Amino acid sequence: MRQDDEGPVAADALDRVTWALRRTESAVQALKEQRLRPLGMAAAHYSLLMRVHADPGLTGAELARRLNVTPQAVASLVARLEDRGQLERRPHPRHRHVQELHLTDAGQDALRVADAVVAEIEQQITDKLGPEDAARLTALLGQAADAVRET
Amino acid sequence: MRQDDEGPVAADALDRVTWALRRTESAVQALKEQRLRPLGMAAAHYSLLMRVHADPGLTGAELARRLNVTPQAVASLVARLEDRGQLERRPHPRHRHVQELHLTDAGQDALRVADAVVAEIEQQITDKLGPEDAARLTALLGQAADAVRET
DNA sequence: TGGCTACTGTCAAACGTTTGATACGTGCCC
DNA sequence: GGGCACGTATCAAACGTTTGACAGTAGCCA
Repeated sequence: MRQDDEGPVAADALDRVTWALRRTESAVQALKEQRLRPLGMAAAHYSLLMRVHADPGLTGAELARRLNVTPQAVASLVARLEDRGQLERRPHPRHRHVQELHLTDAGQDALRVADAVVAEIEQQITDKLGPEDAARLTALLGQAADAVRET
Repeated sequence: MRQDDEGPVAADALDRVTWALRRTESAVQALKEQRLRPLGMAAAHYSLLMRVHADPGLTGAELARRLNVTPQAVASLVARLEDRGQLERRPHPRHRHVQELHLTDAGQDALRVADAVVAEIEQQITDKLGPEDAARLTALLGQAADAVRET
């Protein structure tokens, strides 16, 4: 009988899906940061602006949930983006002290420029994999995310 | 002629591979943190221990490069793990003030317990996708990482 | 041998995020 | 209508990381 039955610290742990996921995401994020920095925009800013662009009128708390960060982190980013004139906080029609988030025209412009950079990275991956494998990768990632959330 | 020719902020930006990658990685990391916390170990600690387990004798700087973090972050984690008696810093045979990193027996045990949790999450994903799709996902992630690094 | 270069490790400070706690406004149920 | 629960927003403090700068050591070449 082997004595590692309880778990030999899996020698193939570095071949796992979760490990590959971590490495790839890390590489993509690093490249994104690197190319976004010259434009004066952090990756977190881009993600937030894109989210607000997709769902205008979001509240800070709701935005925090969708980005998987805390409301305080969102508030910090929003304050900065508002100072730059890229984001706007409007009073909510029903709730008085709730603020709706909307992109300004300047925010739209900044997002368009930043998105070109991200789209280029996306293209880089799509070129390497081909259209069908890229679509398959996206689908598989979606299934993996579902598997994790179904806990 | 449409005026968005320069880029309409891609309405399908949320269907991108990079976006799916971000969401999935975030979900996996969140679950990992959640299940590792009761064991008194952060995800960053697990990653570091697993790396040292795979390549014993690594230096802090080399470890930092492989984990995509700064040497200072590694030094901070190493100090804590050393205090817990899970990690050991031995003098490098050739370079005098260079420290080699090795797991202690206690470190091995802690890693084994933590790895069981991570392996369970891996299994959760593999069960959902099936063996062949899981392998395909890993392969596609590897190709995507290569595409990004080939810049 | 002397000096240059590259790599490693550590210190100090700034930044961003999380954690914890508090106050305000709304909607629901008794 | 009064009271309770939920969601939102904000403040203060602790934590972890990055950025920037510095000292020590080994390898290389003139």
